[in-house]
Amino acid sequence: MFKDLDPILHSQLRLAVMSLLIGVKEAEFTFIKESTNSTAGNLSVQIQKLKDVGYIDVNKKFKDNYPLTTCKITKKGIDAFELYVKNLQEYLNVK
Amino acid sequence: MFKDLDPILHSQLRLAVMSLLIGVKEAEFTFIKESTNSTAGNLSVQIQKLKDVGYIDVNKKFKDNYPLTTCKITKKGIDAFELYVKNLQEYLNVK
DNA sequence: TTTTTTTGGTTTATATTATAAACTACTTTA
DNA sequence: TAAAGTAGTTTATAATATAAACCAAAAAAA
Repeated sequence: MFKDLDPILHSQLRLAVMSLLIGVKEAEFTFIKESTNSTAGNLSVQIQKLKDVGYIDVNKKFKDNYPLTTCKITKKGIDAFELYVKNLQEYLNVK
Repeated sequence: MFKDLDPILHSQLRLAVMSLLIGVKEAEFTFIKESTNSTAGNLSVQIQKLKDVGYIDVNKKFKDNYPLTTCKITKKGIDAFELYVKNLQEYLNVK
């Protein structure tokens, strides 16, 4: 009845990051940080985890002398997110 | 933008328990255990937590010589569940 | 009738996860 | 050139989840 929920996605911050990224082509670290109201440390860790499992691609470069980290959701990430949402629905339907 | 998710409800097993209870008048420990595919130990702990915050009422009695634990969602629990679902929607809407 | 198994759980030790604090490295401004 | 700001990462700790071990009583088996 209750399907297992992907533990990588069942985390408030990582889910928010994925939710953001699914709507845009890519997003900068600072933008994600502000949008999700997270600390840089926490976000750094969670972005690393999403990258490790291949749900996002992370690009690091320099812009105007400053480091700039941008994130982009992958096909695998989109699929995982959609499955997570589908499975979660079972838990939410108030009968 | 992203509202905080109630950490008591943002846990797979506790959410499953609440999801079950919201649809019925009350449910027995064993039934919940089987429905959620959880171990007794884990379920015992999570039920205690839901009780501690007042989301469910727990009744312990004896039936046919055996201990029988039944759980029932409270008004507070229903409200919390509904708010959780509402807040979670923001994270799930694929734009 | 005494041992073994089953029922219905709880407690506790450990593994996992989340988070904040401390740190790194470099840039800009005063 | 010292202080403050930007853009992060690393690491130590707190919180959480989970499984394993345990408990008490009843029932079944030997």
